[in-house]
This record gives sequence, C-alpha cells and structure tokens, in this order.
Amino acid sequence: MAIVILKNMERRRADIIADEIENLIFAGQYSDGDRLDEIKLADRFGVSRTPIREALQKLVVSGLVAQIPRRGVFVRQPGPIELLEMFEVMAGLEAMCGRLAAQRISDKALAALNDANHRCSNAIKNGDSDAYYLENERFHKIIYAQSGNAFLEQEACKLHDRLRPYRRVQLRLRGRMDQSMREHEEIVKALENAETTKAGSALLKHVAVQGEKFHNLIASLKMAAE
Amino acid sequence: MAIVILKNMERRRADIIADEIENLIFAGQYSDGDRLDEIKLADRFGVSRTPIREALQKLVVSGLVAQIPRRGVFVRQPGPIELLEMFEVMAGLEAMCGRLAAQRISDKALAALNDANHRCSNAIKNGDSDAYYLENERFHKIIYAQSGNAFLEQEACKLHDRLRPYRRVQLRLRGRMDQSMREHEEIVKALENAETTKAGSALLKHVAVQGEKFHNLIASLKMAAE
DNA sequence: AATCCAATTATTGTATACAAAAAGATTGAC
DNA sequence: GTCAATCTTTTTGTATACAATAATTGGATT
Repeated sequence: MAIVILKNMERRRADIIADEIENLIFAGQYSDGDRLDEIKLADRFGVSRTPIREALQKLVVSGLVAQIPRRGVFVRQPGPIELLEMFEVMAGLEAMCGRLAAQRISDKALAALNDANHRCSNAIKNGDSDAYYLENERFHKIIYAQSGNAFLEQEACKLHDRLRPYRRVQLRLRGRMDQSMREHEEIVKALENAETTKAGSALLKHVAVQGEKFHNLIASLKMAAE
Repeated sequence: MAIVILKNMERRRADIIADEIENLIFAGQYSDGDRLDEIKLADRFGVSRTPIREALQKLVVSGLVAQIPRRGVFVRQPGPIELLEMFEVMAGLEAMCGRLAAQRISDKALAALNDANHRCSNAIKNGDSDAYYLENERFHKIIYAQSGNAFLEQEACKLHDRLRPYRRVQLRLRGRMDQSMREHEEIVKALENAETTKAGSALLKHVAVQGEKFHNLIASLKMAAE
C-alpha cells in the first residue's frame, strides 16, 4: 500500500500574498527603503489589512523587509557587501552539500545530474538562456537533495531562491556559460567517484564570487541603481 | 563625535509575544504536535487574538511550528533525525566561520577567545556548569563574528540558539567538558596561526555529533520522551 | 523668507465582529 | 451496541472599528 502524503493544496490567503509580495520585491518592483503600504497592498489584493499584515510579518522574519515599530515595513534590498556575504555562505552550503552528496548520492540522482547537464549544453547551443537557468537550477537542487540532509537541503534552497535574481547576472559574462558547464562536469565526476573533498571544493569554486565574477556583480549592481 | 546606533527599545507586542512563545517551546512546555490555542494564548498574555496570530505567523516562518490551514498551528519539536541534520549543518557553519576567521580574526578577538577559554576552565574547576555554558557560548559567538561575514554570523547564531536546549545534553558526558576545553585550545591555536583548514576541521570535529556524542544525544531524547 | 508650533490627517497596532470551516455532540436507524 | 447523519459548538480566517502614535499641513512669529 502506497503511503500518500497529501500536500495541503488550500493555502491561506495571507501565505499566497506573502509569496506574491516576495516576488514583487525579487522582481525589483520596490527599491531599497520603500515602505510597503498596508492599505495600498490591501486594495491591490482586494482584501482587508489583516491578511496583508500577517503576510508582512512573514517577510520580516525571512529578512526581506525590515519593520520599524509604529513606522511601517520597509523593503531591504541587499547592498553589495551583503550580497557578497550571501554568496560566500551559499558557496559554503553548496560545498557542504557536495561533500555529503559524494558519500550519499544515488545512481538515479547521478543520472539525473548528467541529464540536467546535457540539457544545459543544448540550451547553450540553442542560445536559450532561460532553459539554461532552469536546468542549472535543477542541477544544483539535485545536489542539495542528495546531501541526504533535509534540513540542509531546505536552507540551501532558501538561500538559492533568494539569490536567484543576482545569479542571472553572473552568467552574462562572455564564455561564462561554457566555463560553468565544464565545472558542472567536474562536479559530477567528483560525485561519481565519491571524492568528498574534490566535490566540495569544485562546488565552492563554482559558486563563489571571485575574480572576474566579483567585478561583474558590482558593475551590474551599479547599472541597476541608475 | 560618537556615532550612536539607538536600538529601537520599543518593540511591538506581537514580537515580544513571539519571543515568549518561542521560549515556552524551547523550555519544553509543549510536546510535539500540540496545538497552540489562539484564545488561550490571548488570555495568557492579556491581549486579543490579533497580536497572537501575528506572533504565530513569525514562528511558522522560523520553523518552530507548522501551520495547517483552517486547523491551527502546531508545535514541531525536531525528532532525532532532524536534530542530527541540524547539528550536521551547525558543524558545517562553524567550520565555515572558522576557516574565514582564521584569515580575518583580530588580535583583540583572539584575546577575547583566550579570556573566554580561561573562564571556561575556571567554571569546570568550580563545577559551575551554568558559567561553563555561558562562556562556551561566548567563545563560539566570537568566532561567528570574526568570520567577517555578518550574514553568516546571523545564520550561525540563529541555528546555535535553536540548538541550545540540546547542546547542554551533549556536555553531560563524563569528561566531555575537559575534552571540549582541549578542543577549544586547539581551535584558538589554529586561528592564531591563521591555519585555515585546521581551524575549520577542528571546529567541525568539535561540533559534529559523532561516536559517543551520538549515543548520548539519542539516549537523552528517549529520556525526555518518557 | 525661514522656523517653530498647533491642528489635521495618515498610519500603525489592537480589539471586536462576523463568516466559513472543522471538531464534537446528539439523535436515530439498523 | 454500533454506525451514520445531522445539529451544535469551537476555531480559524477575514473584515471592520477604534485608539495611539507619527507625519503633514497651515498658520503665526521672528
């Protein structure tokens, strides 16, 4: 008898709204320091202030906005320093996932990684950057899952999602997609051979913002600010 | 002229309540699966349901409770597997902090580490375990800060605080406090000599739940369940 | 014209009211 | 006696009302 985990499809409105506001912030609809007007949001979503406020409380905890008592809730777009810090942690988490996955990964997951890589290659050939980003994300999330640590997987996913808007920028550099592909293959090889250390260091290098990637990130932030 | 960062001392009631409920959960006042009754909590804190609900939303995001739509909010005490996963991530984060701190730590912070260690020793001699836990915490938080990565520091602190109730258990093993002290000294030495890898591995080993620590943790969980 | 103060207006935070759904109790059939 | 269906109660989720605080505006004064 199969065990069925039925995901609660019915979500609370406040939760849906929290996601939507999050997307608005990620999409750059708000600048750093903008106040999130409860009444305007309530009008926008066609609800009262109550679910809006519950949604905002969630965003406060997840760090996307800052709340000043009796003043309101303000969006907090990370500046260059915080972004570098977040990428540094992301690299560390990916390395952690890689080290664990090297010991724990299943054959099926290895096949899935190769599959994702293959589709990445095709996307590059076709110049389809959207497809590339999608498969790239699949590649990394497989590794998170194969860490065999659900808590780590969750944390890595959270940060990955939060950095998504900035990751696209990273890949716009000339030849960066090709190099990224080579790194992916190196990572898979290390995982296949259960080379713990190598898998970790390959992922660290792959994700870390160093050298040219650093300058690229800073430059793109300046452009976004204009 | 000194720059004064005035921390908003006035906190929202909902935030204070969120902290208090969090403490109740940490203190073991609720078992896994218990429903957090909004009305009872409202009575307890002498407020209406509104601030209670805002507080609960925060706890949902921080992962302490799970919300089932139209059913309520239920406390989610981590089971043995999730605990091990969390300790595994904690060890990884501490190692990350250690590697970075080895490159970035200040002389002043090194002195503070030695100071904390010294007070740890004294606490052991006096059999004052409360003082030991306090200084041990100070020791680790200094390292988080000296990673030079505020985002990492914050994440490490969050997880550290969440694991606090279970860490005490770890140190009850015979001779564990002495061994822990030796490990602290090894960590400081690596940091002093800017030995990146060694600082990381020493912290990993220090925090990871392995061997006897594993059995101790599992056993204590069983006792708590009785 | 610039600045300070008072009155007005917005906005947040909390309480209460109400609708919808779930849990629990009660009755009735078998 | 057990099970099922219906009715009642409880509880969640949302809207609205109101109080307290912050922002704003419009003079009055220098």
